Amino acid sequence: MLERMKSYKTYSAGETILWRGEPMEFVASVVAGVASLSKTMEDGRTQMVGLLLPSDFIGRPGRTHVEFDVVATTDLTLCRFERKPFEKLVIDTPHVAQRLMEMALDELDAARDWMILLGRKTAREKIATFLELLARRSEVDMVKAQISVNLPMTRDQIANFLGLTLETVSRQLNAMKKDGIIGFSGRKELEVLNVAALRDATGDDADGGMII
Amino acid sequence: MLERMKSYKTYSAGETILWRGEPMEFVASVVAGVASLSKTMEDGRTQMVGLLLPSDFIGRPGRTHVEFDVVATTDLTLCRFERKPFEKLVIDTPHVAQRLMEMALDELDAARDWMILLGRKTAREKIATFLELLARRSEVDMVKAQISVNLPMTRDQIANFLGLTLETVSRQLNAMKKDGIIGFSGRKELEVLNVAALRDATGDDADGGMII
DNA sequence: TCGACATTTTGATCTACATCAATGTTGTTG
DNA sequence: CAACAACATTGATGTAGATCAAAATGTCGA
Repeated sequence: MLERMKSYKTYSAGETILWRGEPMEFVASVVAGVASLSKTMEDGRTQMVGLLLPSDFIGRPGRTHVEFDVVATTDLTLCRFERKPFEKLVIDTPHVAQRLMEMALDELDAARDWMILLGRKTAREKIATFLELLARRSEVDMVKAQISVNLPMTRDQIANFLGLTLETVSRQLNAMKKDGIIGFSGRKELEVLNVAALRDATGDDADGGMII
Repeated sequence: MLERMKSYKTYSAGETILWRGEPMEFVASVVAGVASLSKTMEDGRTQMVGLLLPSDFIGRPGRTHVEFDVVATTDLTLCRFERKPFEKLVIDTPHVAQRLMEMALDELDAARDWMILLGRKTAREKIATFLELLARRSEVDMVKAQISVNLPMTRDQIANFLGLTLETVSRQLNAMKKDGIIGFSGRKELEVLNVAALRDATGDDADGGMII
C-alpha cells in the first residue's frame, strides 16, 4: 500500500532539500549520495550536526516542521513518502514504530559521541576520527591491505562538520600524509596506509568506542 | 500495576549511578536534584553530553547496556523501575511508546543544538547559553524583575559541560558580572540583571532558536 | 573555633588553531 | 583549449582560550 506514494527524486550537489522552519511534507531515505544536517548562526558560522549516508532516514514522526537545514552534499537520490500516510503506517504497525525508535536512539548516541569530538578533541584527533568513520563504510582492497576512502565533501564542508576551519583541515590532512598514515590518489580520494596509526590518532580507546 | 515495582533511591553529590558498559537493570526518572551523562577519554578529558533535571528520564527501551556514565551532580533522588517489566509496559501501551519516541527526538534536537555550541560558539557565548538554559527553568522574582539562577554544579563541571576549562568559566562569569549582566549572591547563586543582554550574548537568533 | 581541604579567583605565559593573504590546482564552459 | 571559477595548499601573523602557578575564599568536621 505504501508503494503507491513512493517516489524518487534527485538533487544536485549543494542543493538545499529542506530549510529549517519549513513544514515537513515528506519523509525519505537516502538511496545514493550524501546529505547533511546543519545549522547556521546569524553571522554565518555553520555547524553540521549529522551526515546522512545511503540507507539513512530523513524525517521524524510527530514533527511537522524541519529543525535543521538538510543539504545535498553530493549529487543525491532520495526515496520519498508523503508524511501523512507514513505516519498512519507508523501508528498502525508497532514494529515500524519500534524500528524508528531504535534509529532515533542510535542517532542520539552518535550525536553524543560527536559532542566529545567537538568539545574535547584536537584538530588531528578530529580528522582521524572523521577518516575512520568513512573508512568503516568503505571498500577494502584485500590484495594491498589498504582501505580506499572517498571524501564525499570539500575541505570547507569537512571543517563545518568537525568544528574547524578549512585551512586547518587541509594542513592536518597533509600532515597525516607526511606521516605515512594516509596517501592521496586524488583530492577527494585517499588510502589508509596505516590503520593502526589512524585508530591511535583518533584519541578513542582501543575498542573503537564500542561497548563490548 | 507498575506501581508495585516502583522504588525511590537517593544518591549523594558526586556518586556515579551507572558506569558506561554496565548492564542496565532499571530505568528511572529524576525526582529531585541534577544528574549528568558524560564520557571520559583515556587521558582524563571529560565531556558532559547531557544534563538531567527533575522530570527527565534515564534509560532507553531496547538497550541492555549503559552507553555513558551517569553521575549525580547534586544530591539526587531517582524514582526507579525494573527494566524488564517497564519494557513490557512499553510494548503493551502504544501511547507510552509514543511518548518515549517524543522524548528521544527532543533529546536528539537538544544534542544537536549543543553540537553548535561546542563546535562554533565562543567562551562567552557558551556561558551565556548555559545561564539562559538554567534561567528558563528558574524562578522569576516579579517584584525586582529579576531571575534567580542556582548553578547546580562546580566551575569544573560547568567547564566539562561547555567544552572549556574551569579557569575560563570563572573568568567569563566574572566578566559578565562586571558588565552588569549578572550579579552573584553566593558562589552558586546568581541573578540575571539584564535578560536582553544575556540573550544577546548567546549568539542565538532573537527567537531563542525555536521554530515559530 | 580552628585548621585542612576543596573550590574559586586571579595573574603570567604559552600554544593550537584562526585569520589574513597569496599562490597553486583542478575542473568546467563557451 | 583557453580562461574562468571553484577548490586546495601554503605561509605569515594574531589571538582566544589553555596551561601553569599562586593566592584567596569558602566549607566542614573535630
